[in-house]
Amino acid sequence: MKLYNTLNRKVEELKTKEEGIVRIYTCGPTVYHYAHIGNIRNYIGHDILHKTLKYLGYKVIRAMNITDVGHLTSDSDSGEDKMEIARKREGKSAYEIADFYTKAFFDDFEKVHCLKPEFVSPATSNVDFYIQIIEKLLKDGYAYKAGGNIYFDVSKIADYYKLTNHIENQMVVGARDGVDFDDNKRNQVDFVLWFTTSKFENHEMLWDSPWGKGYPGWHIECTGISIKYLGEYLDIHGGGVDNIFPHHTNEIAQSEAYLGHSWCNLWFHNEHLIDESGKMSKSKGGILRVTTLEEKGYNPLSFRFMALGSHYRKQLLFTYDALDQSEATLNKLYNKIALISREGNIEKEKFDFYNHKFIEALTNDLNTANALTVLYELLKDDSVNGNTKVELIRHFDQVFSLDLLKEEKSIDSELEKYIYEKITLRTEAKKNKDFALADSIRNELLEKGITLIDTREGTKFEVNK
RNA sequence: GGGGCUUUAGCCAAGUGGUAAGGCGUGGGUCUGCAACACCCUGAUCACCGGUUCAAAUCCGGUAGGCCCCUCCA
Repeated sequence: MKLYNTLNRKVEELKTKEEGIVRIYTCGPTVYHYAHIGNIRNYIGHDILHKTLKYLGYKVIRAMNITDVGHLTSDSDSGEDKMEIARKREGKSAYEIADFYTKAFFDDFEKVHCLKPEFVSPATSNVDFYIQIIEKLLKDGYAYKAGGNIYFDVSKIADYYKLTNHIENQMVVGARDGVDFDDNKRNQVDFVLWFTTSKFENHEMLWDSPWGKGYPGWHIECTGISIKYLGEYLDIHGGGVDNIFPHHTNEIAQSEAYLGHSWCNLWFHNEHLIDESGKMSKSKGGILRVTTLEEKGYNPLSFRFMALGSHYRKQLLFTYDALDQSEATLNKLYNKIALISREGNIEKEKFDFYNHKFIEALTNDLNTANALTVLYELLKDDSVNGNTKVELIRHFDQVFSLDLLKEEKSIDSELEKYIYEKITLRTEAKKNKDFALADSIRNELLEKGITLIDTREGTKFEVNK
């Protein structure tokens, strides 16, 4: 399995700490609002990674956080907390908000057939452990207390910028609006591990700590959850490219300082989905969800298909034109697959040949576009019998997860019998040139969600979603 | 100001030194009671300029455009 590693900017062979087991950490959603389709694209990328590794026979153990503690817009005393903003906006408690959007997230997540990681943990459920980590960092001199907060001292880490190649003295403090100079910091690149006594009125989420009532900084949760569920060594850690700095950079610093050894070998980053105005973002408003697409009449899997047609490390421009095209292509694919006649014994050599090509595409840094091309080649290949094709498609779909064999969804035998009776009646009507009757039968079935397809070998049917 | 990614036909997109996969769409055709489906045919000297090489979309340098990051973000 070859994957691009942000640490050295090369595609390299995946090496796992433990033979046959891959431990993956996925940076999860922030649940102060809905996840947009750009967020979801990122999770589709992780899902393909997860399923490809499983397909190759690895045991995959994956963990993901749910960020239900609001991140501040700034490390200094100004700035607002996202969770608090949502609270005010919606008049609910912070916990209710987190709960609501967590459910909405997984709703969308599952609509595009993403597999839930083995461990999903809300940031707020591990605060004791973060405190434990921070205490050790303080004790070992990696952290300091100032102005009521606990900061991580970046100068203690020799290769702090190894993930980004940033040059410290060329960096701009407050490059972004709402980020201010914080004079509690020894160095402006230091980051907060723990905030004490809320700066905001009625801050709801507070925990006791040795430094007073407060709440964790936003980098510590991933370190804590990862170590808690996946242990001291991580094989792959991933997220969106925007997390490379500062989030992942800070995670490496605090994790390795805490553990006393190197932590994660491979950093996996997904590029953004963009629209005509640039990166999709929650703060811009007008959040486009998978559910929104569904309400507009799209199959959510068309969005997944669109993501698979591109590469996870390439920006993808979202337009409704592109989505329409994806949906049309996917429907064509469904049709072609539905028309495969179930004949012959599985031909092992052919199976292995195509399976090998499929694996070759995916193990080459998850080249899903080429993996799809293998599927097209297979469909066109007349030398492969129907059952072999179907068996291969069933295998491919373990990774694609596009419901490629949706007609195999069991329909009860009574319904099947009924459909065949209707087809026989219609064939008879067509023979007698009673096309009005034939059409009415076709429409009757269509209303029940059954589409008839006339082929040279006779009439077949398909159960619509 | 600094760091990084990116630019292939109308659209999506593969390609990592040997002479441009695949898909969608378009146009034409086969099939068909009709429709849909399916099937066949149909398109680019790879942003631009220069260099290295017998050979470059692929390597090097430069120019231009797009995007991300520099403590909210997938």
